[in-house]
Amino acid sequence: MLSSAHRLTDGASFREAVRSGRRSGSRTVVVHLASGTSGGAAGSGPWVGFVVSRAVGNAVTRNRVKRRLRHLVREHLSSLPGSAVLVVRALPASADASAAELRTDLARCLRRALAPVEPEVRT
RNA sequence: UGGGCUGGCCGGGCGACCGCGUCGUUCUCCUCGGAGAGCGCCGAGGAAGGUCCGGGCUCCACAGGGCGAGGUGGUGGGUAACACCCACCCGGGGCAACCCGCGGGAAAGUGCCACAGAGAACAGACCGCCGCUCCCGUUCCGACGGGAGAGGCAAGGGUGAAACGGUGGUGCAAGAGACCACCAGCGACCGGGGUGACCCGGCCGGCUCGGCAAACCCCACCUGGAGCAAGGUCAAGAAGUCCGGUGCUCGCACCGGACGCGCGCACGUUCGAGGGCGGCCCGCCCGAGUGCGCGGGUAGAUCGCUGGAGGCGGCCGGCAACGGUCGUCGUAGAUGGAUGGUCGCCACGCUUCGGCGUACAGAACCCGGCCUACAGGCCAGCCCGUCCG
Repeated sequence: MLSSAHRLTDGASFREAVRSGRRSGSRTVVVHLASGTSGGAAGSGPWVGFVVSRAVGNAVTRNRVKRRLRHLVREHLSSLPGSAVLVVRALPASADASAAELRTDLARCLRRALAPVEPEVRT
């Protein structure tokens, strides 16, 4: 599990990450990654938050999805910059997804969000 | 052994590794405010759900009277309290165990009763039954049949959820509680039983009365307001402090809000503004400041925060709900909100024999209930049958 030190705990940071962060989506989750320039003291992060709406399911389903994501994000903490603010938004399809599916979707989204910005012109 | 009724209980189990939260403990760092690491204990439900009732707790309020508003509704008990529970009564269903019931009043008043039907609440006459008058026909001169008219009747048919008691008789032109007997029902009285709802028996009366009160209404009883974002404490600040947002040169600027200060306007200090007494009125009390400009926005730390109408067992009282007493147990306290991942074995259900799945569903101050959802399973008691003895 993700320890409480890395949890995103205020609504403002959520809004900032979702609005201004880089976005990458999949069938089950959408990832918003911001550099965290206006956050608190840099270096003690990264901070991670989760958004699981009622569209995903009832309280039991939402809790399960959130706990699985919180566990999976832990593997990626070391690859994130210390000032990063990450918000993982769960889509309705995540309710029926297995833990392995969530794992691959999250890894792919994070890899795309972290990739350096380069023109993807292929011929 | 087949079918049924009722009550209670469980709601996956064991284990390994890596993680998460509270608490405890041992260390380490430290700006002495704290921070981190290791180890150990514990870590969602029978409904945690819907938020429909009732309480505890907290703050505010607490002369009284009238009117209104909301709730409850057979009787007696239980309880902190209830709209809950238990026992009983009444009505209905079932061979029975047992189940069902928004169970006060329709003879205080108002209102409504669709469709069908002639008529639906001061009922009514379609078919029909009955005699009388007139006309026509037949005639074995006793009458009979048909038509028309003015009447009588409500027994039979038909409509309906419901048609103003039922059966038998007397009576009559035909009929009718018009009268009589019995029965049902209503009401008064008397006797008996029960704390009571009510029940049993007797006698008399007039002969007969529809339903809806979850339509208004009437009667009896009950009811202060807000809610843990309740509320307490601490920190900071005397014209600012705190919180939030935006921007960048990253500690400043601008914008917005809460509290406080200040400003303007209005009313007012015993000729009383304004406020309180759940709503309105009367009345009473407080009272020197109050209201508007003012649209909304935001949420520091900590306590409250879990030991309570508590669980389990024995004994006693009680038909029971429950109460009393003794012993014993220690079992979540988060605040963007702690339960996840990878596996092994077993149980159960599907299976294309590879496997897949395991219901309903997540505490948020705490209890007692109600209602709703729920795969599968266990236990006990009772009723009706069948077979054997």
